[in-house]
Amino acid sequence: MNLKELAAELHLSQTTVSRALNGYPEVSEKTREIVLAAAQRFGYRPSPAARRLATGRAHALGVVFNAERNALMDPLFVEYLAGVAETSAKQGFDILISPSTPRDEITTFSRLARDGTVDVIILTAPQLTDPRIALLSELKFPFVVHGRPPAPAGVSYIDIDNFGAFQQATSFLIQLGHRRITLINGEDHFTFVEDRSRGAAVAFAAAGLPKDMLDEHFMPMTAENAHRCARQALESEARPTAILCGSILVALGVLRAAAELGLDVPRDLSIVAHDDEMPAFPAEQFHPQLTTTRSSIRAAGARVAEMALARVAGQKPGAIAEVWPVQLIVRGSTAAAPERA
Amino acid sequence: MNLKELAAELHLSQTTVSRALNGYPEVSEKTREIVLAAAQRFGYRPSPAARRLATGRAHALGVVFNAERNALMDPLFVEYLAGVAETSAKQGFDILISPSTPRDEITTFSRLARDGTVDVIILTAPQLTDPRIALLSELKFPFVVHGRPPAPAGVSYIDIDNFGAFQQATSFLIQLGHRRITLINGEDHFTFVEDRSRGAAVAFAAAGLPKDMLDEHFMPMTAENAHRCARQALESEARPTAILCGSILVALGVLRAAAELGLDVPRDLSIVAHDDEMPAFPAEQFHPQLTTTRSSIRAAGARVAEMALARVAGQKPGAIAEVWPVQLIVRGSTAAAPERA
DNA sequence: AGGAACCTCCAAAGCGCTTTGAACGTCGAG
DNA sequence: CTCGACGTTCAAAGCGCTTTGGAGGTTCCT
Repeated sequence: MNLKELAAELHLSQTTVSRALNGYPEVSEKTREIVLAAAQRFGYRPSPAARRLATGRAHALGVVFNAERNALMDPLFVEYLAGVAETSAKQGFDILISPSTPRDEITTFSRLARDGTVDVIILTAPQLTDPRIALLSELKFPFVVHGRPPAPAGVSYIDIDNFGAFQQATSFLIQLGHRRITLINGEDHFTFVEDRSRGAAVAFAAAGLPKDMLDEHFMPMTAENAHRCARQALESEARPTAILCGSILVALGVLRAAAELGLDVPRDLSIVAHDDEMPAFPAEQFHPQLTTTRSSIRAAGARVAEMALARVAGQKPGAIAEVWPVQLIVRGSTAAAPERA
Repeated sequence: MNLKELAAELHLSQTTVSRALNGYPEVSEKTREIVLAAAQRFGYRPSPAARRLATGRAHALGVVFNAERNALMDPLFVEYLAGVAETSAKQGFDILISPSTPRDEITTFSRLARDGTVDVIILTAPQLTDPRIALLSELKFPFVVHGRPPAPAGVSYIDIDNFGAFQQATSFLIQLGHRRITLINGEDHFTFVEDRSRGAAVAFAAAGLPKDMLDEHFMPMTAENAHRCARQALESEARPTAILCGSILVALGVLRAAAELGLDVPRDLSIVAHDDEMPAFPAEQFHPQLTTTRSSIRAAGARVAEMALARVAGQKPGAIAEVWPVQLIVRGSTAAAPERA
């Protein structure tokens, strides 16, 4: 059943019926009720395609996701998506997933922006120089960002306090007596990686420790990379007594390296990992249970979707800039530094 | 630039331009080339919304995903999605994600089917009695299934050989001398869970072993559940010498249980897990490296998307029914059964 | 030469909705 | 009693594309 038929059924014009349905004021309460009741009764549902064509709005939000193997984002992404879905579903917005490789990301974005298949784009994992943000800004296409944009002015975004998290975690380790600390961080072009790096550095500075006691490594955060990196560090002369991990996956690799070398966690080696709350891999299910800096990626997804919808509704870009606190949760993978050999 | 303008520019009618662009035969090669060149030059892109309205086809495929916490599907889902995205992107199809909880799944499906926002739906994790399949069949809405449908007749699907995988894995353990084996399986309303169960049972029967030596448990496949279940089994009188795991996540929980109880893997306990190839959690990154039955969920995603597109193109439902072989990969988590105490 | 049988191309009618501009009472003010 | 204002409703014009039913122009056979 379409609008025309419904209108005919009611002996009203399409105009009136459409207005009644969409809550416009130019229609009397009485007719509105009649129309609503009839729509309900006939199970009328407006055609999204027609509405889209007529209004130019897609009623959908776009999420671009990296279709290449990206072990870091992968398990996080679903949880994040679940958050996005949660709120967008409430508003009846569809979610359009656009696969893209880093190489043709820009093409994907401009296609999305021009095609009108989505009303707003959600950007994730901003980089220090991010062509995507530049592009969308220039096209004046609505978007919001999950993560700290390199130039936050005029950009709506939400981020977790990566700086604070790693400052806190590092300070905690220092207080436990750890001096040689290895930080296995992500790739250094991401803003969150830089923030974490700064957090750790500031903690060292605050403790009056020389900067070079912090042994920092940048790499894609896979278990495999982490394993390799951890082995190398743990077999070196100046063996670290603690390792800071950028994610639970990294911790997995580190744990394996420690086990292989016969090191006991936390006696010989302390581990702190950042935990985005992947339900599939809860930090407390590891052995030993992991001390973490915790934040909910799902909640972030939900919030960023809210922002996206607000943006569609006309909210100014840059209206929202939230940084969520991160909690340090001490579990069994950390202990006082071993006596110096 | 829209079709009308492009046509005007070329001094041709919209009809001809449209046909040239869409490869219809009623247009001479010469004009087609001219049109194509001009479209290219002006960067013309047809409006998806208009095309959708005119043709009634959305050029999109729908994937319903469980927005509730579902630790099993979560990390798999992205990898699966990546596969779907891979092939659908090639054909210019959009992917629409519809969140849904198990409770309102049916509503979600009928909405998708009626709205015309997608041309075909991909169904995952079919159950022994699956109302979704019934619904879509009745509505005559195109769909394809990932996993074995309860009633495969007239349904296009692709599945991995869950039966064979677990039969093989179980036989392998039996050959290693294991007699008391625990199988930590998924929830028993899924068809793949039943298949795996049958596989293990058949292996026992083939070896002439009594059925009750197989200690089988059904549960959502989370690390936590697995941990609880494994502890209980390992602390019991008739302690198993081997555990079959439905997923890598399950293995994680089992490993933890073993570590807590001071059991060495594989000396005291052998572990075989099914591995869907989550790049985030490679089986060889565990300690010890896991013996697995391996299949690529990403490849399956790619294939099921292909099927979906073929279905849109008019292929009959039921035209495809593939069951992919699963490979047993022996690594370090399995060994000969310990001497009987 | 006349007509059938193409080959190309076109005008116009949708697809189902929103939205503009106007018409039609009805009512209170002058 | 007339006029302007207001509250309701409507007809019709898009939105940008596809597609039906022809209309011209060629070619080919008889």
